[in-house]
Amino acid sequence: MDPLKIDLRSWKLFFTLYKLAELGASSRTIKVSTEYLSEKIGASQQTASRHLINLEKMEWIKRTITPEGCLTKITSQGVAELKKLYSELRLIFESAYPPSITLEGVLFSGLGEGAYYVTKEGYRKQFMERLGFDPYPGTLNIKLTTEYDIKSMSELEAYPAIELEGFKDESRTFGPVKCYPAIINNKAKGAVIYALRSHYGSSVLEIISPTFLRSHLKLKDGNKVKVEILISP
Amino acid sequence: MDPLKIDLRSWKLFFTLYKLAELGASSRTIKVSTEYLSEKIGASQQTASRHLINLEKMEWIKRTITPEGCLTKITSQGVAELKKLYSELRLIFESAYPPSITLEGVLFSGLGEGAYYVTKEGYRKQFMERLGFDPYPGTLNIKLTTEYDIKSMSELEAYPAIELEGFKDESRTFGPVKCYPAIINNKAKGAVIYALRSHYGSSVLEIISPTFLRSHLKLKDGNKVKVEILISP
DNA sequence: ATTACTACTCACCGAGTAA
DNA sequence: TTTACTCGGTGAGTAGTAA
Repeated sequence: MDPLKIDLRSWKLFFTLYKLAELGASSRTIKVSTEYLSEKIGASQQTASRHLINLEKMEWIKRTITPEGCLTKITSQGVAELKKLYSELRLIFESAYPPSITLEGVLFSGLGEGAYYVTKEGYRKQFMERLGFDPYPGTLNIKLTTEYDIKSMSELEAYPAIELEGFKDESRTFGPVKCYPAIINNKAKGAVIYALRSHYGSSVLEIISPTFLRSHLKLKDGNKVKVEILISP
Repeated sequence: MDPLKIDLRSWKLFFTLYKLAELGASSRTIKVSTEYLSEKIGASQQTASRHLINLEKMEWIKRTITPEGCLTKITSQGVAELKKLYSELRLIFESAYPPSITLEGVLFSGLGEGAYYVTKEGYRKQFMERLGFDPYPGTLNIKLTTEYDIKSMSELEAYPAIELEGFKDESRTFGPVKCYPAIINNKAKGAVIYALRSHYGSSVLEIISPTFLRSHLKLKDGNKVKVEILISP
């Protein structure tokens, strides 16, 4: 059992952990019999017992068995797991924006202009500071095809972005750029950049990344690419 | 499948609902393929499909199937379910106090004084106003036996209570009283009352209720009684 | 590409019961 | 009373596949 990842398998256990928290076990040591717990989780005494055993194995609870029940307290690790769920829900409900939006489109070759802009020191420095990576000199161009994707992309404008300042060099001015951290094909980290005056219409995603994504993800023109855009909280 | 109660059975489905919310389906209609969702929930495409079908049956989501995936939105009912979990977690984490404390003790016969106090109009009126019920003229006395229960009860003092004012009648003064809503033996609604100057030590719970609990719960002296004390938020 | 059916497997739950 | 074992049935997940 992987103690680090909550998935469908451990999720049932997680429910029991949550119910223990409801009984106060996140802040105090509580006495709970397996029979009593079984009523709280809507299962049998045996299931409650097994859940406690497994929760202990995962180090989500600490337990002392007495003849009157188990003195039980959720460990800091267990509390952290619950807090993770709590913060995620807070993000969902307290923020007006969804935590992420996934778009899909088809890879195509741009005019190579992306590389020119990305390597400009004025932008590059900001990418490193604000996104935490040094972009590969080039961009991935994704053409959105369905109505849904285009509509979603246009909604994106209203969501808070990481904004890079424009600057001047000896020859010309460069405008401000908005970007959103993104995950490409569920694997690679990167960012969607959104030039305020783009030469593409609003149906193209331009993506930068610390690596050369075409080789890293084995992508070719015409491939479908999935982009999960993360909205900042 | 009971759409109103989340227990171990529907909890797995609930996990999928939660993941859909993470993808933004609580505020917008999102396009999600069963394959994509399956990655998010850590299960197979078939499982994702079945979960969507069941979520739809429970009216937690509304869905339109297209050849590119499902246009999916969480219904207000589904959002309400998620919010319930969220508020509960907020209570657990944002309040310094546990939502409830469960104590256990043994029923014994008091001196009948409880009845005298409870029926005093000065208290009775406040019980009705602040607790929402007219107390049966009599109290249930529970003697706490284990160290854990006595310790927990003493901690109770620090938690916020419903406070009833003292008053005077023609012959004497009656002191202020603290009380906590409580559930007795997982069934009956009532309240623990906690006279600031009690003639019992701190190892006795005095309980009032709208009904005659001894007959309602078929209790006799010496029976074990479980009292879940609810801490106000 | 999708969704979702039918099998089949297995993990999980609960009954019985020991300690 | 407790906790938690064994064991047997079944509900839930996956593979294969149709539409």
